Amino acid sequence: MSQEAARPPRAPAVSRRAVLDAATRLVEDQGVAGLSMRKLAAELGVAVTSIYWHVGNREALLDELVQEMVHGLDALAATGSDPVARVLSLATGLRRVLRDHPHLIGLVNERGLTPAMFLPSQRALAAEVAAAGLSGTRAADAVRATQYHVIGFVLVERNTDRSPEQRPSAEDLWLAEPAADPVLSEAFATPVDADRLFAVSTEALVRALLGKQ
Amino acid sequence: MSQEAARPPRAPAVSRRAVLDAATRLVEDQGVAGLSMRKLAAELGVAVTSIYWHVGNREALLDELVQEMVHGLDALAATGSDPVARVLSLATGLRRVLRDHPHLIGLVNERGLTPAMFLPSQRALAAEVAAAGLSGTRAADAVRATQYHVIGFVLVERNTDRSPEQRPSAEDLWLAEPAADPVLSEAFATPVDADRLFAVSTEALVRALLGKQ
DNA sequence: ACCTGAACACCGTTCAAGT
DNA sequence: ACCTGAACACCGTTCAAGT
Repeated sequence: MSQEAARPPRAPAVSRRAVLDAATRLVEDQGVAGLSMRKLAAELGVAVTSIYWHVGNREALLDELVQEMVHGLDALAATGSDPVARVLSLATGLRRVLRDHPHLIGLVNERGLTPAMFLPSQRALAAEVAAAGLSGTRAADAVRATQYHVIGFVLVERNTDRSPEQRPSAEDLWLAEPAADPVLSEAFATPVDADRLFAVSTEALVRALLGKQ
Repeated sequence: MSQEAARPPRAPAVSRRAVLDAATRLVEDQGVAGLSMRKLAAELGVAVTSIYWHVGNREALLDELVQEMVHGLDALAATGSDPVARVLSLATGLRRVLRDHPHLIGLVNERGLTPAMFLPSQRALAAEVAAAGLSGTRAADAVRATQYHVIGFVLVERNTDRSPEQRPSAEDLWLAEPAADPVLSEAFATPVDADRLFAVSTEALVRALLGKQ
């Protein structure tokens, strides 16, 4: 009663925005497993439970991070004159985007946002495939096959990157027991050049799907 | 002193084998994240610390599990008469093996065992590619491209499977905003038939890599 | 509206002590 | 040789209480 004057609202210790930014930094530095509510609180100089007031819980926080990352992705634009070159430019662009956000693929898939995330590139690919003269199921297959190929390639690549040392490397194994063709053994004893392999395999796939040469 | 007679060794409460078997069951049922040392101990009716005596720690336990799984994989054998068919049979077999052991890919990659795991299929593929007339870098590229394609496809597939619901499905998104070609929109509004997509894309890729038609 | 500490139910791991 | 409980340093989350 009486002197219940409107207290001036004290400046909040943290904001939802600050939590999201700190979380993004943690994920980029230490991966998703490195994001803990307690580390987050310590980083922000606040009690753990404050985080919960702003973002609900860890799962909701990750949901929000993924949404922001997906919306922050640059749109892909095809370049080149013929359909094969244009589809390849989209594939290369998609690979670059995925590689630039290494935590994203896993997070997106766990959250069931894959269709939403890949719809823009799907539309762009669909336009090029249609321009190449395909339609209906044939066109949808070509688009999806290209997407699966690119996304899958990056997943394999990423796993290979993150692997610690590769105890017996493929090189060692081929040198220990060579194939009949020594040239082939030597080729396998050379480490994978991911950029070249991506270019070779994607071009082969896309040409075949579009029925060019 | 004195009566220090050789105590008859009491039957151990658990064995290394029993720990490994229980751990395998836990991983198959609940995934890698579901494998906890305490659950394991509870399941075996023993103190947590006994587990440590037998297998060292969680990481070493997972190492051992992966080794066993990799060695337990069936060897792939090519079937069919022409090179394309034989390579495709290997690709299909590899996909089947990977799908049958859904936890394996991730575990293997984290442990740096990818080369060792995929060497057998790499050798089998190399033999077929050589029979098709390729050699050197060209042959190695064809083999690796096929492996990346298959492994990547399974990773994408697996992620799609594990996803909860896919909030706005690709079907919804295409129906909400159709493409210029209504037949194409309808094709995209149909859920992916993974078996067919794998067959179509892998055949296109392999034919192109082998230079057949 | 926003922050706090206490508490609960989980983790992996180490260690000294038992038999 | 094998098992034990106590202890430590971590988790995510809930809740009642403060201002």
